[in-house]
Amino acid sequence: MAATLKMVAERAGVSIRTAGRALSGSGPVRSEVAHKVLEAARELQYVPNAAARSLKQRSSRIVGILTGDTFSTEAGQRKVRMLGESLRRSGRHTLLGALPGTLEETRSLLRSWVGIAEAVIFLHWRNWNPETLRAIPIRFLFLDCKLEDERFDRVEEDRESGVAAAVSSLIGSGRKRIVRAGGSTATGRRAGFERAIVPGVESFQIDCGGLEFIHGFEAGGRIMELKADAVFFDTDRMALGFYRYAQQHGIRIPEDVSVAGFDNDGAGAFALPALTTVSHPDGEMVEFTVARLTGPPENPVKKVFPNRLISRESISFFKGENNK
Amino acid sequence: MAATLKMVAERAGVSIRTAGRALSGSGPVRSEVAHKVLEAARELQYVPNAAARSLKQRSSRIVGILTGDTFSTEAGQRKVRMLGESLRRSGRHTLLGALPGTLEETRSLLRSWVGIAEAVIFLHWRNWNPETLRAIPIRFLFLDCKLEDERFDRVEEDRESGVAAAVSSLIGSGRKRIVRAGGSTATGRRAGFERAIVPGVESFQIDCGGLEFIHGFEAGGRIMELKADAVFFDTDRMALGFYRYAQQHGIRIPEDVSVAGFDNDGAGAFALPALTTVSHPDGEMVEFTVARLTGPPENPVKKVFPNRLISRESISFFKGENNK
DNA sequence: CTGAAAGCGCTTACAG
DNA sequence: CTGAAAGCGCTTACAG
Repeated sequence: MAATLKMVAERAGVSIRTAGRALSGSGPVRSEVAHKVLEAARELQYVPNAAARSLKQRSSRIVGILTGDTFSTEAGQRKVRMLGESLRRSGRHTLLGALPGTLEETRSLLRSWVGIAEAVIFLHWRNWNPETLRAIPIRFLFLDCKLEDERFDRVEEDRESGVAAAVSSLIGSGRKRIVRAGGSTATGRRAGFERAIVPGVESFQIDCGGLEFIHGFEAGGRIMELKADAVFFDTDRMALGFYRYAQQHGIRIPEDVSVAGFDNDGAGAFALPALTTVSHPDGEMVEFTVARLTGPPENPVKKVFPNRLISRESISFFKGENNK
Repeated sequence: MAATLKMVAERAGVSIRTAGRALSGSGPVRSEVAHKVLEAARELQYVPNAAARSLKQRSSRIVGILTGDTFSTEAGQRKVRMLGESLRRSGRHTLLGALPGTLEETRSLLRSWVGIAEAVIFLHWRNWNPETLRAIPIRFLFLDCKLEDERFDRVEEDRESGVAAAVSSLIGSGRKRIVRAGGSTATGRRAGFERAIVPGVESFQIDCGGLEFIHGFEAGGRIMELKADAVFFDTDRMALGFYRYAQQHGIRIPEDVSVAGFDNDGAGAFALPALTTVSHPDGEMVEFTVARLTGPPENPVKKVFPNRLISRESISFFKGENNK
């Protein structure tokens, strides 16, 4: 049995309140009394019970993270890890939950967190429905959720500009037939791609049905049929899948086709050629989100952070006319 | 203000205990009374407080996961994610903590979890010290920690055999000069490598100073100086780093050098040639660990799961004499 | 089938 | 500087 504050107080011969004060330093205690209490606590190996403290203080210092499908990707896992570390630095614990399939299940999970988590950060929740959150006494923040609801704090990244920068870089290297090979539902990437296209450049967008290696690999044939001389992939995984297709079919990157990806996964930097990509502003987004937690929930803000283009060897700059 | 059980009871005109019974279904209630209570709860948007329940029941259904450095790797993050999902399926919540630098900080974190987490699963904790856990009233389980302490449940994977299988596969393809390129402290991998070596094969082990892409890349020169015709890398990341070195230096894989890695990272399957590797028995280990949680902590067990060799193109089988 | 009481282990006023 | 009381919001006996 774990020792309680009451047991410590009895052993030290003081009231429970005095014992509490001595242990938490939350009030004046004569130093010899404090000493007696600390001694008793040490002997009994006293550890305070966080559930009892949470109940009384109505604050648990626990923040939930609820991730969507993104938790299975390298970029998503990186955000979760950084959030956990940042929360810890701010003296909070992290309760981790993956968004289950249905909204009803999500609601049920959130209800079960009442009294445990004082705030929940949604990460990359795409299945937004305000009804899910109705009347749940928890503060909600949205990280990378593309949410248009003024009642909540929202931290976003400007994927559209990131994509546009990558595509502009492809065009700037002299390419004229550019393909975006994407997953199905990424509207920000679609808009960024379109924004970057300039007169004299032909552009195509194809749906690869997913964001994994295999989808980039399988799209290789369609991309080459379009006689593309440059491709932007929605993810680095897709781009590296295409690398394999290219190597198998004698297509040279970047001589024949320039390639850019998105996510700044670790493998891209060591592929040959090293993959040009777009990195996420993870650090800034995470720090900003955790900082918001400290402030009151009134006057929620929306903050957007820019992506950053990471130029590597998979785009051939300034080569002029190497279209086929 | 969130509604409490007391408020629901008053509104329904019953005692707090009857309201509790009706809402939790934990005892007999006349159906018309139950109906009144449910109605009141709905009107007040009642959500039970988990902290209060935990305090009274002395059980929180929350399990902590404490990860070491492994949480920054793809294979480690996969285990964390699968653990979270498995715990959820068993009706538990997941509290996530990264192992901080010092043992004192770890102990402090664990103390702050008392009353919140009823069990903690250590994942890949290499810095083991029993003193860290002393007198903390939480149940501890160890997943992939190589712990030799009979007082705890331990779930391990047999990396040694996995490495031996990969190295045997390299040898079976006719290779005669085999290098293990490793991080500094992986004794299981060292032993597995040695076990697989047979007469007539020359073997070397080199320390690359780390497990990342860059370490495999930078070790390329030393590996070729040894005139190796096969290399086992401690991680897939290292192996893919070596891929880049090989491509830059006109070394053909597997014709000139066969390669095997470890971890079954996603990128390896789509590298060219596809990387032979060793996969972790994540699913079985996680399910077993979570199942142990259900049983009593007495009679802890140690369970070891085998790795699995995943043979791909980076080993050239049955080619005979292609040593340089 | 229902209710009044006690208690989980703390902390927050309040009174000395 | 110290203590007796009340209470956070539930659930566990126990008594009707």
